[in-house]
Amino acid sequence: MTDQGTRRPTRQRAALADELAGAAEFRSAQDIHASLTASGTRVGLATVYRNLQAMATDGEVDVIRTGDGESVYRACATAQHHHHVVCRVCGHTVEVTGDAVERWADAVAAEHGFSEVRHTLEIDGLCADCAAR
Amino acid sequence: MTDQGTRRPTRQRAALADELAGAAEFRSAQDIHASLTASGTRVGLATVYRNLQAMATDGEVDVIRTGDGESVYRACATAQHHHHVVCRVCGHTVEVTGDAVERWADAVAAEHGFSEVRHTLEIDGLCADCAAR
DNA sequence: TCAATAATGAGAACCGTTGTCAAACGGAGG
DNA sequence: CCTCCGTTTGACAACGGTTCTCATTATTGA
Repeated sequence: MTDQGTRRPTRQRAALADELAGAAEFRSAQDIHASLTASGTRVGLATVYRNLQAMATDGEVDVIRTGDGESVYRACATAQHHHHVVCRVCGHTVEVTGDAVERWADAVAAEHGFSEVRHTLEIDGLCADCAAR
Repeated sequence: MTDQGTRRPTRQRAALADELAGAAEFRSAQDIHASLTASGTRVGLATVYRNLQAMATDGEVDVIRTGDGESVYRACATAQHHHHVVCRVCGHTVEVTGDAVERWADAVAAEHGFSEVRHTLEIDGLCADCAAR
């Protein structure tokens, strides 16, 4: 399993984990900090950023960059490698896996002499609800 | 073909196009501005940003976001939809197309009720030269 | 309980990018 | 060729998300 290193449990980290557990969409650090503060939990913005990063490198949360360069976080359901389909309107997200794609990426890269290949793939569209207006 | 709208040809825009035509890797606006300045071409940074954006929306250049949220630009060889395999060390880039992936993305999204699907896919690794140190 | 050390918080600093607005420029008409 | 008008430019301020600083607070092992 993912190694948390020597991280100490703190009130702030717990609140952050709770907040993430309750949301199904990707949210920005600022957004999370705001709702934490709104719900009466005193936490510093820097702390939110720090913990979010730590959780991300430990694989506890997924991070993706929005079009305008903002990082958004989400507690992922599975620890295994997967991708996301995000609704452009409401943010509703579903996780998908596709071995075929992973293999294709590796193959096409290898074909051009590349090794140690990684990739990022994000899919977005209109979810059924939002498409129905 | 791509519509350039009512854009006027200017010395700055031409220099920018030249600079891009000469580079095979993705470069940041600041980087491009620096080398333009270094080579004696007086151009404002804001102008570089503005033109880069305009060229991007006109499909004249490709833009991707680096891991640290910086936008990097590159004159693309083909106007058609494609993806990139970028070397993490030297930035060497090759363009690849893969109908299978496009179809997979659309299919998996549709499967979950999504419509008007779009996607972003970037692949990175070590090119042959850099792998050989 | 105590000392050692990691985590926190408030605010400053950073840095890429965008906005502002007066001056310079390009082009169509005269 | 000259003028007028809308476009583009450039210097610099402003922005916004993220990171850094460092003194203070909390946690842990002894």
